[in-house]
Amino acid sequence: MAAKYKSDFLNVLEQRGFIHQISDPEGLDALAAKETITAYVGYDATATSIHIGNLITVTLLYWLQETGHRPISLMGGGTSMVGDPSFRDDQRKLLTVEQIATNIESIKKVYSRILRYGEGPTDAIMVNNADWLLKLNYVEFLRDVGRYFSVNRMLSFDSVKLRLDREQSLSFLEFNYMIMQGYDFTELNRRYGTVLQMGGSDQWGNIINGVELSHKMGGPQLYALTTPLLTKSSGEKMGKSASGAVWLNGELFSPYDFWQYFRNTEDADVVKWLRIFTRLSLDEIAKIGALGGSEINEAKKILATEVTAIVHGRDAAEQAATTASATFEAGSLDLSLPTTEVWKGELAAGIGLLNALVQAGLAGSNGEARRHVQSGAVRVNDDVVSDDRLTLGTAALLPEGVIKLSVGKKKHALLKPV
RNA sequence: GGGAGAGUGUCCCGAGCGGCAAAGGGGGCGGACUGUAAAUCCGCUGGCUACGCCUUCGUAGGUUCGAGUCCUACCUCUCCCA
Repeated sequence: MAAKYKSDFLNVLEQRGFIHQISDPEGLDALAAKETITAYVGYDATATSIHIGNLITVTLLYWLQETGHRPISLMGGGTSMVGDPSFRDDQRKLLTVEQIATNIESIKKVYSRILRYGEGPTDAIMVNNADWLLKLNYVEFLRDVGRYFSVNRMLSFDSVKLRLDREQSLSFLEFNYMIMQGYDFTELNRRYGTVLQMGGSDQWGNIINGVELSHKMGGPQLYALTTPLLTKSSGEKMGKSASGAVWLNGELFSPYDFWQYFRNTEDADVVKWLRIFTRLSLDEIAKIGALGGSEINEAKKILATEVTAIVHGRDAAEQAATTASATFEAGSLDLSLPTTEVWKGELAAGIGLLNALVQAGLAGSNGEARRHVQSGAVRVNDDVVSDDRLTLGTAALLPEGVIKLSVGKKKHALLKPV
């Protein structure tokens, strides 16, 4: 592939499909080719984990580091007190300081798996914008920073258009979010010489605000880079699964489910995802992508295993692959399927099938479980059952000492007496 | 402060003469077909100890045999006037 840029950094991003917009491509390219730059991505602390959408930008930081630059992962401890209104049609719930702190602790773990933190020139650093935002003095801040923001212009951003068009309230609190994010950028420049902020395409307006603020305050030239919004070829947004968001935290979303999520990638997206989410070389990806027809399933397995390895570790990835292979291909029992423990006395007395399905997390309520049974989706030990009043007793135990429950072709769980 | 409108099934959009568990979409889930894909077709999409019972239409009261629907107050939002 012909190199479009002078810097390794931008070339890698370009070739792997990470670039949506860059504020000044030539300027940034020249800088990155010449010296070690510091760039950052900001992350919300509104949940206990980050999700797949965030994984792209963490990967962005990974490639930044790989190509000889210094990444900063910014925790939004201060901005999460306000809540980003971008492209949202309602106000976020306000979080308490404690919740935010807990979330940050939980989120941190994921990053250290992907980025190399330390003190060296290209070691990643983690910062929390609460460190400077919470100390700000209101009037002082308005005079120093607020004066450079035009309300007319802020109202023209696409990110708030949704709210304004729907005639829904955009509180002053939220309106300040973009000012704070803009200020973050200049503050990170002052503290660490950060010259580049990256993020999803929805962050473009917010990032540009920082670039402009730096100008107006007489600061250095800053740059913005955004990644495309991830959508599946069929048009859906990526990152949602049956059970909600695809979290990177294994307690919220198991490695097995994570692997399955990527295993079920649509054909048309396989190569795109390989480039963005894995670290395989472009040559390897080209080879894998040449697989056609049902062989593309092999490509999906590689994709699933590689991404799972990055997020959950190689062992967990191999385990998930093995479990999947046994369950789906060999049709055999694999004891690493998600397992729910039941008290053996309870089993001896007999557990209702519907109840068991709910306990195993395969149905949200008895009613839903009943409907699944009635539509012929439920199997016990791989045999379809049609009686929703069936009772499971010790007789249903397989030689391995568990009962296998399935809803549909893809959802399996084990019931294990203890 | 004055005036006009809006809030519906806790995923979203959106109908709703006083008899409503509430039309119709989207999304999601399940089935068929496949390759754990897409597209297509079919079914399901409040809860329960289930021929019955319970909880739902911004909140709290009221009228009525009966209220999402009528009345009152309140909350939130939007627009116009001051």
